[in-house]
Amino acid sequence: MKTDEKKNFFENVYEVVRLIPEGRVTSYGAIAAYLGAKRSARMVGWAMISSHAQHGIPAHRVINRNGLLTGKHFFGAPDAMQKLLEAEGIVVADDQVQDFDRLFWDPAKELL
DNA sequence: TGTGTGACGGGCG
DNA sequence: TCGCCCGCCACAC
Repeated sequence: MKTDEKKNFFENVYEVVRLIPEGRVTSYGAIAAYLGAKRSARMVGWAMISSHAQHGIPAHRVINRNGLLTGKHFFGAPDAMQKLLEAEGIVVADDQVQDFDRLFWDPAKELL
């Protein structure tokens, strides 16, 4: 990708998230693992917060490995994230993505 | 400069 | 099977 990928961990996260197909979702750990820092899944979530100000970053497609919309609160509205997902055909119930394993998009495999 | 926290994940009891 | 603890890195106080 970039020659300075190690220097910009967050920017790397943005790039991967940006590549997530519409109607698909992934987990923080999957992105972190793809970046070679599976232990630092938290940092991915942190990058998401920063990406909040960025446009073109479908942060709503990035959720935890439970398939739970843990960061919905950061979208301004409690149902904004869910609405965005439903708009892409993703079924969400009780802040939880249905068929998460089926909609799961692994960058390490799909983006390989 | 040091301590604590955080949109997580995996391991252990 | 459920619950608790540790790790990892960046940022705020």
